[in-house]
Amino acid sequence: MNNMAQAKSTYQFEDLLEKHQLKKTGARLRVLSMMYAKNTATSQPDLESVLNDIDRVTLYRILNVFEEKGIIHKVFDLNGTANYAVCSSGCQEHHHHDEHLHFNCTNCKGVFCLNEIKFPTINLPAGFHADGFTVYASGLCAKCSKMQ
Amino acid sequence: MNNMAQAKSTYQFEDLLEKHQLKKTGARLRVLSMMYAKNTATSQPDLESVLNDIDRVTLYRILNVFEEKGIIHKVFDLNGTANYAVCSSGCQEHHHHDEHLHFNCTNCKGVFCLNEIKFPTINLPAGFHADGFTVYASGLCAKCSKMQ
DNA sequence: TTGTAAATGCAATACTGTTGCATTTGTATT
DNA sequence: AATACAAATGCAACAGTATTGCATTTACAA
Repeated sequence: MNNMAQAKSTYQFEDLLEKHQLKKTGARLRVLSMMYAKNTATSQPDLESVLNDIDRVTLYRILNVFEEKGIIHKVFDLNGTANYAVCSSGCQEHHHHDEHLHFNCTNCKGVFCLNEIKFPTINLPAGFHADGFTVYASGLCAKCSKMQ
Repeated sequence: MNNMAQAKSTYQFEDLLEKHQLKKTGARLRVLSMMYAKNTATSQPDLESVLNDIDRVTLYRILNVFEEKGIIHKVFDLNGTANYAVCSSGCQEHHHHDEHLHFNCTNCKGVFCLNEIKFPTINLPAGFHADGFTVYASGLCAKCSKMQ
């Protein structure tokens, strides 16, 4: 959950791209370093404003290919805005293990991926077959709770 | 969960609007009858294509006011598309009890609100305070499971 | 160093959602 | 039933989000 646990050097980002047969371009390295530096998911608007010299279309394509490769996952917040977060090590190509809890802070709008939370299996009505669960919680994050 | 349980006549829709101090207009009655006729949430594009003679802006405003009044609730599917569903009787104005399970069928794209599913309380990390939970499951619905 | 496929940037387009304003409509009141 | 007024609708315009095609540039393997 903390930044240090995910901190990576440029070399490690390059390795990551190589591992997924992706060319090491400046734009991709910057997207990776921005997302790894945070412990929350990054919204599409945030990505765009910080990486504003990267073409918007390029950004979409980078995010899409990262998602396909299982490097990041997309999560919609409670307003339907796309947010992107680095996948935990359990994620694999085309099959994300994003069955963790997504916490939406109603104050700072942060989206936290709480990987450590395990939630129990949920029984579905007859006939329904689930291949994945995602739990969204909304409320105040640790930081915003203190300030209230 | 079945249609009959929610089936209503035009008179009942009129009562519903009156109860919430909303004028009984043709557009509103048609939106209500469309949503009550289904056992899945209705996507924004579906609403628009079926009710194509109602202005798009009017539709947004109707959906917004219905949501504010607690008549319907909005749920984003796993693609970030807005879907609308009739609230269960537990919903109240400005305070939805939409803590039920939303099931996304990956085949028919249907969004099912499984009100009868109760999921256990989930413990959050220290400092986080949740005021609401939503659980999304994706997979095959009962109908699509049979066809595979 | 060079050739080539991949990646990027740009233009154009479609979809989603919002705001302001003029017109129409529902309904409470006389 | 007629009227008066607020609410609801339709239209135009606009902003944000996402996709596609194509020309150019870049990464990297030979």
